[in-house]
Amino acid sequence: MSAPRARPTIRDVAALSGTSLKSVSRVVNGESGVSPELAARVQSAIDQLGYRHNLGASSLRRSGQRTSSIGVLLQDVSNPFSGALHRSIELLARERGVAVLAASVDGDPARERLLIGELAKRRVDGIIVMPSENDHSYLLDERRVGTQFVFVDRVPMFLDADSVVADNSGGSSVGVSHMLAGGHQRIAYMGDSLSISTASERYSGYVAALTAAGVALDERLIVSELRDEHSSREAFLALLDLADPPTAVFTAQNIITIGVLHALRARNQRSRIAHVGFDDVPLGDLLDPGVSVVAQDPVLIGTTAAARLFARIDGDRSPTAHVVTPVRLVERGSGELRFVESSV
Amino acid sequence: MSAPRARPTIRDVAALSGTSLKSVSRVVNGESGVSPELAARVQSAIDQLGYRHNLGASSLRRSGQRTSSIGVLLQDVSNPFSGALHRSIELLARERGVAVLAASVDGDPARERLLIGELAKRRVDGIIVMPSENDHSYLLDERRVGTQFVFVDRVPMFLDADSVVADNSGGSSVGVSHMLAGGHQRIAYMGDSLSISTASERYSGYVAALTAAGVALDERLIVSELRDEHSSREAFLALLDLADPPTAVFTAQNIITIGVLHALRARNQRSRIAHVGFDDVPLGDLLDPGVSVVAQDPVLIGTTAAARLFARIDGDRSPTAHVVTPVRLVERGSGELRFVESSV
DNA sequence: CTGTTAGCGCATTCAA
DNA sequence: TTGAATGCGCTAACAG
Repeated sequence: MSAPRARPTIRDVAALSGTSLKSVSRVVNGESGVSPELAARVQSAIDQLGYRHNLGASSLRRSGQRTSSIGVLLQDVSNPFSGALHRSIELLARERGVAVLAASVDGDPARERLLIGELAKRRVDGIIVMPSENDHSYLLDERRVGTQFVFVDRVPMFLDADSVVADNSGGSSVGVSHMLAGGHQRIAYMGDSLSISTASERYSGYVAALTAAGVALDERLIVSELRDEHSSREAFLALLDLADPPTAVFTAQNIITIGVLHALRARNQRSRIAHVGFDDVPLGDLLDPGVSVVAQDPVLIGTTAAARLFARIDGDRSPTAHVVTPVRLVERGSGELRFVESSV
Repeated sequence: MSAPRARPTIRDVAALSGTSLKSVSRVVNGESGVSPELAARVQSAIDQLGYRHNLGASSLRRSGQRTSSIGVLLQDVSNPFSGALHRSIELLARERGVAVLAASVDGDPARERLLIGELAKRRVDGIIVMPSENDHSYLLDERRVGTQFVFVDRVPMFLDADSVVADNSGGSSVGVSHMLAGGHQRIAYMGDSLSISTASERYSGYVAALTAAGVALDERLIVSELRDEHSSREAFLALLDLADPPTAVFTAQNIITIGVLHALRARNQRSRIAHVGFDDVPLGDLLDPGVSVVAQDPVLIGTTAAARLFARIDGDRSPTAHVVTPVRLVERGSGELRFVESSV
């Protein structure tokens, strides 16, 4: 195995093609004002040497110092929702030749700050963040210095920045109302920490639907602070053991939905207890009954956020926009199970 | 909204703390040989100015020119297998303060080359690639110049480089033998293009199992070149319409597995036709019957590949290693359906 | 249309 | 322990 040779530089290309640095630079950057013959000579030297434009050096010198890279901070790159979001952001980035630095925050505010720091050290042009932190004023310095931010899934706190979030309260309300219309009164709520804006909005949609229907809240049927599949499964098993268990359940997030599905299945109650989840679950249509959900549109969210970010990077200084994307109720069976006396 | 001020540089920090560039550089890089007092003064200036070390400029000047970033080329960042792989690579990268540039190749060889180019322009230290191209000799130039490569899921072609792939042929053989043991003889094979090394290995595992059991191949039950969920669904529906349809099916990849699940469900044959898939599917345990699979371990694959890559980046020049990771048969019901005369 | 000079932000080399 | 000069690979601003 041969020792790594030095990478050819723009100098080497200039020497081989018998011209100056600047002309090579012009060719590499596709600038006008180079004769076709020279351009061809330069190009052939580039091919011959296997020269690759060094974007790091380029952006260092270039005024404005764009790096043609952005950061994307997700909850977890392996979560389906995060993955779909990532994918749609990548699509727009690709069109612009922008690279995407992706990382998982895992619900940890300290990680979020640390990762923002890593991205700042790499001088990304902008960051799309699905936040965990509840105070984003720490981003003020980065913003002042020209880094653009767009928030997805959750709105920023103590920072005036663009955001793209689904219609959480409206969607939850629709999902819960759907089960109320099926005759259910005892509808459980299973969600994550209410300190997360998204979660609290979903909870308020639940409350609004019950209130509108004149159904009193039962604290025993409301569980929040769920963090994973396991805790959600255990918590719902406990609800099933109540003297007067719920006849329906609304799960406020996909991981929680999966936990509850396992609990229902373990107790063989999937076709007895109505269930609507917020956020789609993979293969939800193949289960029996199918899993009814209030589906977000991660592709729309990602596309909108990316478009917003690139507009900002391009100099758009219009007022902060908070986009709310629509959700839709997907009826697959579990949410359409009607209340029957015997199930009490 | 104030105009973006210039980012503070190491100069500004030096000026504010009343010292030289070099001392600030030492503090920023955690080098020894700075008096505690000076270090403290520098640190306070850094905090006050909101200074961020510029890794781009740093790696330009530094000998060796590491950028502390790697590229990861996946089939599709929103695919669960790719996501899990990405996640485990990120974990090791994080420990080293290395950023991950992720992108989707979508099975397109031209895209693969293009993305490799984008990564090269950004001078990543190494690249983990789940390839689509069938000829990797085009990477020779990049390698000669110091960029390290590790292949995952599929082995490199015409390039001597490390790889980490699952036991494709062995795993398929186990999955198919499992159904043979259940009395099945007419076992269909549904897979993607045989030009993909992974796919052809899985196919040969299928052939080996049938051969070992003395069962003749039936060309009509073998479908390859499947590219997505829809084509796989349609193709299997066609098999079900044969005069003598299969009594069992082996699906060689997760997307194909999902397509076949839809076909089986549409014909209400899920509890009649035995089914084993290669690669796990989300919620496979919640279906009825559960989906039996030969599961890969994406976390092990990702971790192994990342460890290998970082070792190479750190200078390991030991011979090329081709790691084969074990798979395991997960029995959930569909693969355990036995052959019964009446189903013919 | 082409080339020269200067310097982006930083780390290296060497001197104090 | 500290600091001054030099240049990484490239592009802006200017000349020719």
